[in-house]
Amino acid sequence: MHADLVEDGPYRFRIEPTGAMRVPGVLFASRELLAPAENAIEQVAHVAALPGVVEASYAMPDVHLGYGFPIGGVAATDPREGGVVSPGGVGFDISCGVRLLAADTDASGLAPALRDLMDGLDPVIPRGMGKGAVWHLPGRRDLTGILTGGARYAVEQGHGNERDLRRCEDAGAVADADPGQVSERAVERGARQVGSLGSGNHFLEVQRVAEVYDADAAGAFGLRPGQVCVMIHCGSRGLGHQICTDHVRAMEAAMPRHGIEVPDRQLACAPVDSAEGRAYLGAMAAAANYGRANRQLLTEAARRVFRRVAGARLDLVYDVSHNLAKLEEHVVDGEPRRLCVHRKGATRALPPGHPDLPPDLREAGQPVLIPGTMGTSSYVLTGVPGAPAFSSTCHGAGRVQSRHQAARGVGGRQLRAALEEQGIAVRPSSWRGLAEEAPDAYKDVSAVVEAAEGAGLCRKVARLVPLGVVKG
DNA sequence: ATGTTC
Repeated sequence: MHADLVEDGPYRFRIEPTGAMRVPGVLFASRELLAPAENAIEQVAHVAALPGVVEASYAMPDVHLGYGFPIGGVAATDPREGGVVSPGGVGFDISCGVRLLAADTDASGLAPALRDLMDGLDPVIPRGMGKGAVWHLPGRRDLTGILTGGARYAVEQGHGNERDLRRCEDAGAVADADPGQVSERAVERGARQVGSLGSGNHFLEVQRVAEVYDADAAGAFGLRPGQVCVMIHCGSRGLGHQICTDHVRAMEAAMPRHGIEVPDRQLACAPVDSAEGRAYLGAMAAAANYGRANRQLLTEAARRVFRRVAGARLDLVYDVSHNLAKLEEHVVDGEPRRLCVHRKGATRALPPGHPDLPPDLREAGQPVLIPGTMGTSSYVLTGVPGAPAFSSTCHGAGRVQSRHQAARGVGGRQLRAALEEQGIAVRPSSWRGLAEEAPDAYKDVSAVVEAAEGAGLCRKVARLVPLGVVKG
């Protein structure tokens, strides 16, 4: 256990400010969940040193080592006090996130068609490193609609419906995207990948609602026990990666000019109200829209297969990002302030009654979608009133082994056989990629969710189990 | 996460 960590409540630890830290560190977790994340705890303290940071540098129960910021980190800065935005606080996969679709059929009814369904999804869900996409776009002009319009643009082009957009964070498009801040190289990489899962922990899973903890909230979300669901986990692909690379470089060069020093060069940042800060936020918003359009197009690909093979419909439950910085209003020390909230491997979790929720979700709160490790449960949570960390919670299981370590363990073929033995159909894109996602490489997602709920960050609504996984 | 080290 980290020497400077003090237990401060249920599932709550604190690091008192020392050295360059401007605020404390606050970690929501059990000792067991923090034990494999020693190096990430150091990163929580580093983030607390950022100019303009307010309240605390927070860590969610799935915290682990990331680029500069920990994955599972939440930090807000006040632009009026020189607060910065840092690409490392969002991550390379800008707006990586999850969407959940609910089918109008139960698992028992779908069982005879499951194999055909998986075989139908296999060839139409592009995935793996660099390979294939639902849309192919020649270049910048064609990408502009996606970069500014996100899922809304995809729907306008005939890929989805208006109801989908009401069930997306920000109604499917982040405002203030600036395609002019997206480099030619980022556009080139992005143009070939619109509508693709990518690799790593990204997937499309066919799931069954195994358990409902809150029937009222589940009902509002359109979920019931036994129901079939589809969960899509993907991000902004090479476009987001290139944008992060470009803007980290620009901010590194500009930091001396802004008189900013940080404990780790991976925390490269610039004031929100500076040319570099605005440039990054404009490009980041464009990548966020790309990520949402990506998930919208994969939704349509899945819908076509479900209709054809099973005669089933898929309705959007919600689409939410796990990697984003947003300008939001929060009350700090009794004062409403406009803050730049970084969530990296963390989920916004709006409480019941929040004005940004669509009317049909307002009573229940925002659906929070938590993908589990391959072959294990995923969760649907919801926000709670008065939650700490700027209404944020966990985002997934959280790695404990590097990809390299994981690949030295169980082989991909062996892993697939074990999952098929459990009745889970697996359609991988590579054996190596599958091995890197072995469940042993992750924390127990149920323990993460228990800690998040126990710390008062969110409430459990439902647990989903996999029937079949299309693996990135 | 990522044309898995421009």
